[in-house]
Amino acid sequence: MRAKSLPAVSVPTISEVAAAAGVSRATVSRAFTRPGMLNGETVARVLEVAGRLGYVPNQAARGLSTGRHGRIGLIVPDVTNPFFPPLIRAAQLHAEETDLCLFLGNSDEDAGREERLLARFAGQVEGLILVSSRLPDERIRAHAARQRVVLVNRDVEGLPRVLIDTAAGMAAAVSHLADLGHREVAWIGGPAASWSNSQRRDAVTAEAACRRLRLHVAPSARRPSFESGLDAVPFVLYAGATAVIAFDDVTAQGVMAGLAARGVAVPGAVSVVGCDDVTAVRTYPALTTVSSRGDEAGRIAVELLGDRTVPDVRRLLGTDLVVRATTAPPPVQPA
Amino acid sequence: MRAKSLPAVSVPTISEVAAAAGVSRATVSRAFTRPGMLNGETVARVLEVAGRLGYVPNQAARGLSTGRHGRIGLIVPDVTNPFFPPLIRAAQLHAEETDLCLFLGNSDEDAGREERLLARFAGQVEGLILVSSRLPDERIRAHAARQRVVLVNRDVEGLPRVLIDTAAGMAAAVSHLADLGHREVAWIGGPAASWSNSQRRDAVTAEAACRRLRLHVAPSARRPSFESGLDAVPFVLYAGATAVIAFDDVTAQGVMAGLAARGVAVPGAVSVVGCDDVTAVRTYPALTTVSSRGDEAGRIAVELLGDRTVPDVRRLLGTDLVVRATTAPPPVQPA
DNA sequence: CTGTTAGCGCATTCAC
DNA sequence: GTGAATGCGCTAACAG
Repeated sequence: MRAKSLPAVSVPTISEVAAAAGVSRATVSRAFTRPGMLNGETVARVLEVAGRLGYVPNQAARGLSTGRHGRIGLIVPDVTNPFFPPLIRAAQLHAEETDLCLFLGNSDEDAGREERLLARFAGQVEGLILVSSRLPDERIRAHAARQRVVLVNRDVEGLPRVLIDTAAGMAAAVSHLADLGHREVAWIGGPAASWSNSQRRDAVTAEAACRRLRLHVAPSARRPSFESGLDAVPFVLYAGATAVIAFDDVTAQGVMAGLAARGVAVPGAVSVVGCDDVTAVRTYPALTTVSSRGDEAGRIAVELLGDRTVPDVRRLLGTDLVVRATTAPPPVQPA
Repeated sequence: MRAKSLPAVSVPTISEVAAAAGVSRATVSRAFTRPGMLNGETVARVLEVAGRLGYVPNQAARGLSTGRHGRIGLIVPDVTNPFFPPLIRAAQLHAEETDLCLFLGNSDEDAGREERLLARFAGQVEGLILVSSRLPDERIRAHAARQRVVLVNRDVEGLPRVLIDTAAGMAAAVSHLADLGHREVAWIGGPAASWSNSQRRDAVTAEAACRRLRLHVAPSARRPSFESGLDAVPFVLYAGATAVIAFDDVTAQGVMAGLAARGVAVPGAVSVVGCDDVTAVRTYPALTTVSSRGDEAGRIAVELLGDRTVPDVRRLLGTDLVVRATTAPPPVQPA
């Protein structure tokens, strides 16, 4: 065969450039990879000819020879969940600075699909970033045994991972509500398989107990969404909670909309707290939330992927409570 | 050299599998690419050995030989703009179905950065999808001359492109407002270099003239954002507009927040219309907007990229007005 | 059905 | 400082 099945456009190879420039292929190669090794004039001439011909080194071929091609993969559960885009953006930007190309995978919150993406990327990438993976620990370990894997928001011992520690922020949120005088607080959780969810739930539960608040735990939804927040509103009202803490901002927005639709004032009658600070400034009233630093996590993950010297790091990113306009004292101050 | 600079993990090659299975390398290759060509038992045995060794075909090498590697690139101005994630998600999902791997690029609304991404992807991909490109036509043409390019929301003659025709929806929005009795309408635009923006602006202008509405055009912002909507509110109020049409939903959200902060009721005092329908259902009141079908555009773009037979298609995706709760008659009905 | 041979485009030893 | 030869891992002709 040889012929590209469907040559989009004739792409010159190193040989053609060499011929046109009157040098050997090795010289062309060096002009690109180690110009210092060549006569300045030669380099200039080769580069000129290459530019004129529109020559671009074939990364695949180069990679075959060097063993590195600079491609990495990033898999997220759902690109359309506003938590991920800032992380993706930061990862892509930093990848570019490091001369890396970034494959994006969307698992759609589905473990099977995540496995398939992993399989597709295998042998295509030098490393993989798994964000909020829905896979069981053993599967993650299995994949990590075959290739460099960095985890985000997933705490598997022995693997490099960057964790956004929302526990502190969530605890602060509970504390903030307690200070405001709330005694009845509702918790609207996220996906059960999520590390973030269990971490947040535990923090909220612990702090609530500590501050002697009554915590009403809403039945957990399969995936965090505006709808799951909306659906939880009857539960909140029925429970008589004067404040609700939601798994994330999107869920919190749903709660706010549901409350507004029923004429329940926020924060007059019910206070609302979100998490992630991705959509919070855009709501009205502006949502009190927990900062989340997804962008930082994305950047660090790419960094970690490149640094093979550290096999097992556990980077914890702290978070803070960002008080805005959806939290206030409850309607009737308890004794 | 040969040795991978930093062997993540020893990856077996086709030769090792062949040796272990007691067959030739070609047989191993066939077991993966054209199993029907081989004896069933042989295939089973090879696959078994391969699986045990953890063999994964090296795509780079395969691509070098076949001339196709199945990598495509997708460049967007800003992943964090909620219009793009659904498009990206659909593109990724469809790419996966077609056995393609998708590189993601984020130009950050910057032409220079977009050029750099293009350069990086060159020679790495079989085709490129440029979404809402910020590049001048001639640059796009130049790139299209070197590799297969599909455009989304950019109308360059001679290139395959899929366009979300929001003009119809925007015109319908103006008409809807006119029917409601509005006479003074404000338009808050988006980025000047954007095809979508000029298209929407023209549609709004034309329909406003047709329905004899006074159109107040706000000074255009560099990029569409919550802030640009927020900032436009004084202009809207000063102009005495009873309705505003924003470039997109995010901008509209900013307008709604700015209005709410000033105690101006929506839609009681001022009606608001957005565009894209990406964040609109999540607002309160739910935003009247123009549907946008970004997901469809993403899927079609990947399709078009694969179908090299059609060099110049112009797929127009229609849009509709989605009336929700932010539009109502103006406070005082004009004569 | 399966093994043999050759070459994809490039980076890299060696020689010169 | 530069050219010739070799092999990266794989697939596709061509035999058998």
